[in-house]
Amino acid sequence: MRDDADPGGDSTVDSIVDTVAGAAADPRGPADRPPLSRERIVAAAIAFVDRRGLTALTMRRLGTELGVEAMSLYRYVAGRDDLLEGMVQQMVDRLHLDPGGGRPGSGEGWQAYLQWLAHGVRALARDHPQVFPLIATRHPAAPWLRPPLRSLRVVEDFLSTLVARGFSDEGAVAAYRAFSSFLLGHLLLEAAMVGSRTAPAVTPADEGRSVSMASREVDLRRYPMLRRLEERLSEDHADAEFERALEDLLDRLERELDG
Amino acid sequence: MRDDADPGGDSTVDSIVDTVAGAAADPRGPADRPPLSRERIVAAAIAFVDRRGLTALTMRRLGTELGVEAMSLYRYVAGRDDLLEGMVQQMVDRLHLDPGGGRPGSGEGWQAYLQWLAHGVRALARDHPQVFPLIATRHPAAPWLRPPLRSLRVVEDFLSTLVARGFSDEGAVAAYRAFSSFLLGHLLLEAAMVGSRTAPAVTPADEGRSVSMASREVDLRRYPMLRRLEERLSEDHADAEFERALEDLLDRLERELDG
DNA sequence: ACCTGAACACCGTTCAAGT
DNA sequence: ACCTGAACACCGTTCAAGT
Repeated sequence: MRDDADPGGDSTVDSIVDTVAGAAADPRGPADRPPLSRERIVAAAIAFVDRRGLTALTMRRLGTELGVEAMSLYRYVAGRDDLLEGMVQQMVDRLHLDPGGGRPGSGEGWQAYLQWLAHGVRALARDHPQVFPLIATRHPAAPWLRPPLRSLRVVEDFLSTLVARGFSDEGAVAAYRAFSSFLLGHLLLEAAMVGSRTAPAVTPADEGRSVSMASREVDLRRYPMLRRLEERLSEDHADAEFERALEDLLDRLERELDG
Repeated sequence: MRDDADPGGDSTVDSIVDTVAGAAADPRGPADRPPLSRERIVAAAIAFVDRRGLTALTMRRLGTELGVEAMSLYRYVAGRDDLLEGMVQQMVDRLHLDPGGGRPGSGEGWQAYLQWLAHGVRALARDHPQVFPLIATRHPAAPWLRPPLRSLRVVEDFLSTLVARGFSDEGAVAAYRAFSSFLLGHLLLEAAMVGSRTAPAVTPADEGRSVSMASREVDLRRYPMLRRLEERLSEDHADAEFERALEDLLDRLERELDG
């Protein structure tokens, strides 16, 4: 359970070197260490979790990552919880930051809009599989605002786009719920699959069954159907499955809109 | 962010009383403190999380809850991580523990079986909304075994039941994926809704906009559609929505089976 | 204005020692 | 056999103090 292959607590040494030799001794120059800011701290936290996982994220480790003592972070974030919240917000904010990224105009239908939005959120989940569960799991600020669209701006956009395209108020809300629950389920599973890179190889060997409690190896002997379908179950058709399930959802919404 | 309204660290006092006055001084008698066991520890952890939330679960607190020092727990669980895994397993194991609970026999179709299973998992999520995210989020032991059916036995049962009812191998695997992603998305949203009991009341008041960074109050002034749909969005039709979405899924699976 | 040292109250975990 | 005391290396967070 040790997740710390860190090259020792030499932040103190770094500080001494900086003090003695001056900033010019840093081969990367001062441009590499712009002044602290909430945005920079949150971005560093996201990058850190991408590399080392959520449980490894610590105020102290993030501090040394930024070349600063952990205490300095408290000028910009109210605490670890606020930091996590900031990460969720910055992730979700990236959704609309590229309106040139193919965002359908008002000439196209709501289906094109939902396709665009779904793929945008999926890109977030795939780029940051270790961060995504945070989006899905933390309580929303507004109790009625369900994940994974944790941004008021995005939800506002979602609802007004659908209403402008012919949905009733009721239909838009129903569509929002169906859409977000669909996305949440799918992307959480995808992220979990990626997260299991450290998985132990399945050993169909026969070293006796003296395993009492440790050794979480998978023993398929008692599960014939799993053994039979193992290969099929491990196939990864995430892309195709996502497209198909998304189309099914859009079809269903369309039927409800017409009917 | 203080979640500790605990009545002080008086476990030491308890120990002294026990030692001085003997076990008979405990008004509840010794039957209240059966010997430690992995099962009992895990059950206590689930109950603890139900009451105080996942972040409050600590080896030390769980120890004092059981009238024991934290170090004693390490005889039965390999560490905090193993404890969490145990909680997931014990939760999932409760699914099949009541076969008299209406489990459809082989006379009934696969639809009845999936209905039964879906409602069983949903009951787990509703009874333990604070624990459920654990089931959904932790990596599965087998990389290809997706949540939320974190039990090999349950997945084996799922697949063999569907194959026995006419599904092809391929169809059963596809149904398993669609079903688990549906359940995961829906139940995680439901659990998150319940988890936001501490939500701040929406204050549509007008105290000036001098809020700079703190004060996570929801300000709907910039989001007209959210304001318009707020009431509708906060309506809770979880039961009806679940039934409807489940039926949609079953219909879809049926179409794929026939087609 | 921005960062840090030192301190506090907690953690998970190990292990020799008690009974 | 089962539990504990004491210790270790970490946490998050506060605050007076440095520059």
